[in-house]
Amino acid sequence: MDDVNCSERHTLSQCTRELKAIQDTMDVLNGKWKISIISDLRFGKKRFSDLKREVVGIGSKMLSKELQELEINGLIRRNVISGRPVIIEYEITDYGETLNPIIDELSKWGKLHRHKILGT
Amino acid sequence: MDDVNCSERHTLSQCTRELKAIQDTMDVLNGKWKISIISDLRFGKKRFSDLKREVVGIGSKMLSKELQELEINGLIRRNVISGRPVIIEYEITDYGETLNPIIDELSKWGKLHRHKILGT
DNA sequence: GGAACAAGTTCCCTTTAGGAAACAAGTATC
DNA sequence: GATACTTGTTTCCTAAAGGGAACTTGTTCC
Repeated sequence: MDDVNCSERHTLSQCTRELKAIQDTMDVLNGKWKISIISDLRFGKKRFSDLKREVVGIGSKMLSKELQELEINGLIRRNVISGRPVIIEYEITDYGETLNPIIDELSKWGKLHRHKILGT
Repeated sequence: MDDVNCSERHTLSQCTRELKAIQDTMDVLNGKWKISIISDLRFGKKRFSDLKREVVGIGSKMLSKELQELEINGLIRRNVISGRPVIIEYEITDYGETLNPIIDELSKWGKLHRHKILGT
């Protein structure tokens, strides 16, 4: 990928396939809280109330909704641990772990950006 | 980062700093079209009409707005090339290039996800 | 002079996202 | 039996995002 141009050395279909892939990822991760939730779950299994405390600012409705969508996409797993006060734990699936490189890069860039804006 | 937990081996402030960095990145990249526009610009300099054609589905208003926001954040540059029919070219800045690792990972994952959903 | 293109801008409207608060079901505790 | 806790769900509402079409300004082409 040197100095190529979308309309020259790449066919348009190659180019749009690239954009489509990126768009697919963004669709899966859409919503204000999904990435925060996944990032938080990378630190370990969490219960609903843990997440609600740690993902600062989220409300029950949004947390519930985002968790459902993440589960549908196979990124997290909802474990019902039957006991006296049935405990529910959320954890990242192996598939969800494949997002790690993205999240690491997002985190890295966020720190870089902060330095650029605040520091010289 | 083995089996640590946000509320145990990491301080809460470490944990939220991580989440904050990620959130900062997402804020800069928010909007339906920003990543598509940057990705398209990675293939070379583009004019307004090029982008409008290649970023399938975007309208003038949104393209204009997203380009402005990207420029404000220093990710792209707007070059006015004075000539008979003044040409305006958009290109990624060096700072914008620092997003490449993120975009590459987003693209990779999108393709992986497509295979997972369609293939076995 | 009329049509066309480039690069937007403006106006108006619809859709979606998101938040607050109340409610619910099951259990446990006092 | 009343209260509280957990894990949500439901309802209602507002703000923000996004889209479409028309308009603009300057230029060139016929």
